[in-house]
Amino acid sequence: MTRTAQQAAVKRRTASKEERQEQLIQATIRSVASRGLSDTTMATVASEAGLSQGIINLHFQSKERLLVETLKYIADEYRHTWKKVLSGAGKSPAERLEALVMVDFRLPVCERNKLAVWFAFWGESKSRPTYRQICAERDRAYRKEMVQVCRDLIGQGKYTSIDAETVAAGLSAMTSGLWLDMLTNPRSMSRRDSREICRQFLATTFSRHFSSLAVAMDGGARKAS
Amino acid sequence: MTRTAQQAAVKRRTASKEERQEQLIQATIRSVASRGLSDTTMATVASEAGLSQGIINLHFQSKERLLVETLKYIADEYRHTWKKVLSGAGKSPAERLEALVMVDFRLPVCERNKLAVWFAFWGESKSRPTYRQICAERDRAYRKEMVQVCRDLIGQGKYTSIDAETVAAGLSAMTSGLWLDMLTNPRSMSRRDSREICRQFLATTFSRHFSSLAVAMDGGARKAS
DNA sequence: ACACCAAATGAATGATCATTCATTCATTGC
DNA sequence: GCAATGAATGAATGATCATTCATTTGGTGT
Repeated sequence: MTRTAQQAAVKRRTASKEERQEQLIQATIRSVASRGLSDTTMATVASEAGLSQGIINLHFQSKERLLVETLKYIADEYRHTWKKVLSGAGKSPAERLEALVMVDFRLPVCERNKLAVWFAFWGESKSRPTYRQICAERDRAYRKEMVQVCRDLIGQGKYTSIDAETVAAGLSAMTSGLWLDMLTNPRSMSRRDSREICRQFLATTFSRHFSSLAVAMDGGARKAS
Repeated sequence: MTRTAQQAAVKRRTASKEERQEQLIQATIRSVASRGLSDTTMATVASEAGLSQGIINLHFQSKERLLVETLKYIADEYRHTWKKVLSGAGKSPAERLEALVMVDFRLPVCERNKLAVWFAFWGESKSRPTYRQICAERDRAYRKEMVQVCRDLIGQGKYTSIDAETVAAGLSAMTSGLWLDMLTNPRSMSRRDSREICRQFLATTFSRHFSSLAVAMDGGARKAS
């Protein structure tokens, strides 16, 4: 529940404004994940946070602002995670590309609750320019980095008949799609499976940089754990 | 709007029960696409259909049933489309695989309104077993077919170090991810682009069956049309 | 023409929800 | 200790919404 860790500091009025806002955002993530966006109310969020009815309007003025801040929160978390991972990765394009892709399957980025929140907002994004913009911004930055790394790798490995834009688009589409599988069918798609599927893509596309000897998946239908 | 086509037959009380139900489902798709699931009300759907308030309860008993029937409707459309395409496709595994993949980027399956509806339901699926089950069923059948076709192709082409389950999982994840791009950023991802990205995947994975000479994408940033 | 009936209507109802705000409460500076 | 401050509460309010049902409407069979 993650709550115990905060509980002490958060107890009553000792929490700073920012701590309280983060507490409410975490409660929103839990509520959206467990009830869906359309059954998430001010009451469910407040109760999830262990606070009172009026608290959200006090800190966020409106429900809509709370939701937008929640989306920004997970978008920022995503951005910070891949930037940090990338800065800690090696110098070779291959290492950097693999690190960048694997970010999508690490905690806390791909906790199932977070996936549920992403999809909840994507599901409303066609009719909500604000949501769409935040999502688009996240993608733009990530994609730009990935295209650059792919370009380096293609140059280094002299891969012909491969275009960096196309590979990056395909790869990042694949990771989003694997998120969907993990969300809707967690029994048949794990983070480990997802990583393996992406590695296979890398091995096939950049055969001189990635070995396909990686731990083979256990083939047939996986049993429910 | 699609409405003009039906308008004549649908005018007042001449429509059969099934026609009226389909009319309401179409109205639901439009409402969910243009307002999102959380702003779709009985009133918006009825008004979109040009009918009165009470009409939905008359035909579907409840809002929840209307939504479930709407999801089943697009899931059925999807299933029927790929089955029909597959039955019209050639006999070679390569032809069949390409046909199967390209289904995802054909109308009416990938109209933007339909994509919005899929994502709206996926967004709620973690908290709604009914939705999740309908979606899982759709995937299961499609994936099973794709795995079989991949298996045939791998056998025929003697591709080593490729596993049918892995390729199928990656490929179908990629198509879902491209749907997301088309939904959230239609300016930078078209159906044509998507097809090209998938063909590139096929060409790289099954190099002895798919040529990568296909129309190259025009590289850099595409302008908004 | 007439009567009958199912389809459709839309006003009424009650439930749910976001938001407000007067009050309570804990902390901080003196 | 004692205000003063502002964070937090929760009951009250008004708006929105799904659902109901008495009434109307139009098509069908006679």
